[in-house]
Amino acid sequence: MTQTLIEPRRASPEAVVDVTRVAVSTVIFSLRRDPGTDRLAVVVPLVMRTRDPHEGQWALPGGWLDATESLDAAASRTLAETTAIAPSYLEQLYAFGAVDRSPTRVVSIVYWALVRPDEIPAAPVENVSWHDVAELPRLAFDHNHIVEYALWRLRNKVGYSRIAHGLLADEFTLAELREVYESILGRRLDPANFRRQAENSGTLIPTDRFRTGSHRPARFYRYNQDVELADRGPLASERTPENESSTS
Amino acid sequence: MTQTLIEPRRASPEAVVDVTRVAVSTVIFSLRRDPGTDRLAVVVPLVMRTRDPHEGQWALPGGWLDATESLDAAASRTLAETTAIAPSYLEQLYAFGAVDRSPTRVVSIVYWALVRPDEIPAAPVENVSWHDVAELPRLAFDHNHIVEYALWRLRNKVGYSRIAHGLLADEFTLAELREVYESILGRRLDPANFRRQAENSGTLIPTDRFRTGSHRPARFYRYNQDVELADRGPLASERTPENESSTS
DNA sequence: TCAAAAGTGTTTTGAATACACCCATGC
DNA sequence: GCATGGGTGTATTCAAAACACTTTTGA
Repeated sequence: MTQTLIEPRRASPEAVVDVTRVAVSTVIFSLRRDPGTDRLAVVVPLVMRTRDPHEGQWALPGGWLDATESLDAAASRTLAETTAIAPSYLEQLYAFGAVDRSPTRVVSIVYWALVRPDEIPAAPVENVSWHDVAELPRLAFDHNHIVEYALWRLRNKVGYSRIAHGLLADEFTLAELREVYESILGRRLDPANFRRQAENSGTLIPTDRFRTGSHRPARFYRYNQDVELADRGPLASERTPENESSTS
Repeated sequence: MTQTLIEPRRASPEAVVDVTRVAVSTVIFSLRRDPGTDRLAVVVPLVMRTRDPHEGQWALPGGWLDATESLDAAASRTLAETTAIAPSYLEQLYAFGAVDRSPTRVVSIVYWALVRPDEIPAAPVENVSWHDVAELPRLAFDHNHIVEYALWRLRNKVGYSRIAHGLLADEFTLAELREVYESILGRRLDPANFRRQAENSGTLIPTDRFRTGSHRPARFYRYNQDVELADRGPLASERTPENESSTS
C-alpha cells in the first residue's frame, strides 16, 4: 500500500517544464524502547524509494496531492497508506518549495504526526522501517532537513502543550509520562516536580487502577478529553472528521 | 504593479480539471495611528480584485508561484510588487488547501510580514488600501479566515520574541515600544514592569538621544542587531538574500 | 507651580527548581 | 528487613505583577 512519489498523469509532456506539482509528506513520530539500553527512543517510519529520483534511499512517507482532496485529507491518506493506523495528533508543519529540492519542481506540504506505540501494527509493512531520529541515514531530497525541523517543533511544543499524550496509551503512570518527556527533550526531569506540574495542569484524571511491579504500585491516569492536545488557534475549526483521532 | 490572481498559461485546456495551482499570498502587518482616537491600530494592505472570482472584493496581495522561484522568493516578489517596500520580517504562515476555497483548485502558501510604518510609501498604490484588522470587510476567498489566523500567530509570537521591533523605526522610546505591544495585544501594560522586562531582555541598546516633548524627555533605544527577531529553529538557515530585510 | 510622562523602588505572588524525606510493595 | 521506585513536604530562587513614589521637562 505504500505510495511513493511517481509521476502523475499529465495532459501533455510540454507542460512539464512549467508545472509545479504539490506533494504531501508526513513526519510520523512514535516511541520505541531500545532493547539494549532500555531507553525510549523517538522513531519515525521511512519508506525505501524504489525508483528515481533517489532510488534506494530512505524517504518520508508521502504522495501527490489529489485534485479532489484537502491537504489535511491527503496527509491522512498518506499516513494510513503507509502505516495503516490513524495518528493521535496531526498538524501541518511547513511548506517546502526550494527550486532545486527535486529534479522536477515539487512543493511539499509537510505534516507531522504522533502515533501511540501500541497502535503500530506488529506486522511490518513492505519497504517501511522505523528509524531512531538520533541515528538517521542520509535521506532522499531535503528530508533530513525536514525531520530536523519537525523535531525542533516537537521539542518546542512539548514544553507548552500536552502533545506528549499523543504518544501514550489511554492509561499511563506519571513515570511513563515523564519518560516520554525525557526522551523527547533529551534530559532527565525531577520526578517530584514533574508530578506537581502534571497534577496542576488540569488535564489528568486519576483512575483507581495501579501498575503493579516489583515495587510500590503506581497510579494509572487518563487524559481529560475536554482539553485539546494543543492550541491551534483559529485553525482548530478547520479540522475535518478524517483527521479526528481515536482520542475522541 | 499590483498582481492579482489571473489564470496562468497552461499547456492545454483539458488539463484544467486535473491541475492544482500554487499561489502565494502575504498578510502584511503594519501600524497606523487613528487620527480620531489617537490610538495605534494594526493594519493590513488589501488589493481590490478586478476580475472574477470575487471581482470587486478586497483580497490579500498575492500571485502565482513561478516555476523558477522559491516560495520565499515568491512571497518577497509579491510583497514588493504590492507595496514597493521590503518587510522587516517575513515568515511562512500556513498552506491553505481546502478543495472549495476557490472555484478552481488552488493551494495557497501564505506568508505574514511586518513593515515599519515609516517605510510605507506615502503615495498610494492603485487598487491597494490599508485596513484596520479590527474592522475588515468581507474578503475574497477564505482570506478573512487567513487574516484571523495570522493575527493569532502575531499575538502569540509577540509574547515570546521581539518581533514587535519589526514594526518600529531604528530608534524609539520605551513608551513607543510599549504602545506597539499594547496595540497588538489589545490591553494596557504597566510602564514600569514593561521597562524592566525590556531592559533585561538584552536586546535593547540605549542611545544618548532623547525624544523631547511637552514633558520629561524619553531616552531613545536601538535594537541589538546580533539578536534575531524570532527563533526560527533549523529553518533559519533557509533564509535567502532576497528575504533579508533592511534590519541587517 | 502644575500636569504629565519618564523612570525607580518595594512588596507580593506564583511557578520552577532542588532536594530531603516518607510510603508501599516484591523479594 | 531492604531495595526500589512511588509519592509528599519544604526551602530557595526567579520572574511577573501591582503600585507607591521620585524625577524632569513644557507650559
